[in-house]
Amino acid sequence: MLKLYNTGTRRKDDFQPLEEGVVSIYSCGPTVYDFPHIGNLRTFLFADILVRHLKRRGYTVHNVMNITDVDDKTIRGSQAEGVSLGEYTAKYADYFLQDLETLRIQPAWKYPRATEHIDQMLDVVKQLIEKGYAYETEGSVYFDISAYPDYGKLSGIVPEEQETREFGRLDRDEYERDDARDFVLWKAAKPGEPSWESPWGPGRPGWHIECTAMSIEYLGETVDMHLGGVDLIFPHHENEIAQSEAYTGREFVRYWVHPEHLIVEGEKMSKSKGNFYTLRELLDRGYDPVAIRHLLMSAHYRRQLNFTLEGLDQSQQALARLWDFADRVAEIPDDAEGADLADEVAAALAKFDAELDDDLNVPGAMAAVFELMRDVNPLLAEGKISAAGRDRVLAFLADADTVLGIIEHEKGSVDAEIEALMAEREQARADKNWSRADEIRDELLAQGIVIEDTPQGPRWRRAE
RNA sequence: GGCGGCAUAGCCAAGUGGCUAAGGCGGCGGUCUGCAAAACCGCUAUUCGCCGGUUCGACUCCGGCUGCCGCCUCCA
Repeated sequence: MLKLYNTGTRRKDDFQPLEEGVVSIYSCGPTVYDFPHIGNLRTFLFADILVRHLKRRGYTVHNVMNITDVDDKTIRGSQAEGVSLGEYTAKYADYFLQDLETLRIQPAWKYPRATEHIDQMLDVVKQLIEKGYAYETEGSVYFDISAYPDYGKLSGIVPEEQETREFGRLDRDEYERDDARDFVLWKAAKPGEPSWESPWGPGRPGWHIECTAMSIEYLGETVDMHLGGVDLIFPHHENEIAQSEAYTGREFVRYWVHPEHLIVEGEKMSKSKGNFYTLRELLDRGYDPVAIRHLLMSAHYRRQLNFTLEGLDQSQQALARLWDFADRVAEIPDDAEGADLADEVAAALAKFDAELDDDLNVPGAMAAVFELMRDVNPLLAEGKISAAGRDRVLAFLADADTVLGIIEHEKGSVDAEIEALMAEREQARADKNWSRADEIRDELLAQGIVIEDTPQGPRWRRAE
């Protein structure tokens, strides 16, 4: 049984889907106006882990992630580049999906775009007006917070008009609202902006309405889980609840799940501080995408994660050891005799499952894998593991990796020339011709191949 | 000003009202090796920001303090 921290109840709740065996998940996706940064990617990676865990538990998962392709930033960006909004957002949506693939994030069930669901949004807005929850002013439509008494139930934030005015953070002059706290459902077009026809004249959707419309369109009026970074709790998710529940009269989301942000070198990531990383930049610096995945999942999702370059090196090292372990286990021959490792693997599996079921404790689950490695290693070093034990360990690693996605790796192969050099070196060693053996080793190293002599013969691996 | 979170070894990071405070990286020592490398083994927090309180017992609960961070601006 999965226990999941629910922002809606502020505690860990047992998870039970509405429909037996099927889990519906809506994740707030990116606004496609730039390359995703690693902070964005952490959130999306968490969604991936959650979905993978549910699938491994036997659920059918319908996970939808929206792509916001119309807002101030996308409009500004497309105008700056002198291309159409559609052309501009298509490009960044592609970059986004590529980055997900690079990080081994499994594709969502659907990636709906806001601009492809204008009609559904207009329907919601129209009905909200009919039901008395929204009003039109000068071509824009606003949600009337005073008509929805539950406003603030998710975040605990109910803005006082007095306060917001004092802080001057709500721009009252930009649009005419009855109350500064009311939020926009439909924005009247400004000159030169992309717009769609509506009963209130040309305009474009407000930010929050797309999630309501698309969540209901693909997942129904009530969804099991709704994900998004903590910054979205207020106002985005609060507004989604208000407009959705006012529209349907039903509970919108059963479990609200909010991954924390990451910080970089102990500080908030920002372009001015120069600690703003994208996946591409890190790859250009030579880091392995799997190491980045590992680092991004190395802290519990509800804790801020401190992303550092040193941490990336640490992840790279940890993975190298894990991969080497998996390779050495796989090399155990079929006729090997010894331990079958049934108890060790069972213990690891039990811990792995328990940790993930406890609010997706990925660091704990990874520890289970490393603990098994420590149990198995001494036997492995002495060649005391049976073929059955080998298969059991490999099966566990493969099973664990359906959630973690960090163990599978390319072993690669070497060409005939290198094979020949290795054979020649073995002969030299047999002849105790150490200088020739070392010469060959240096030669191979120059080609990026590290030779390791083991009791079972020489092994090779690629140098970092 | 309002709401919320976090402070655990050199670094990253789990965790619990009392049984040895996970795991990773790094470091040190050792085994193996022709020498290496890798691997393996051992050691590496008598202590969990500080001060009080509750309790038979707190790192774990409560209060205060200090520090850091987030939201209250269409930021994941």
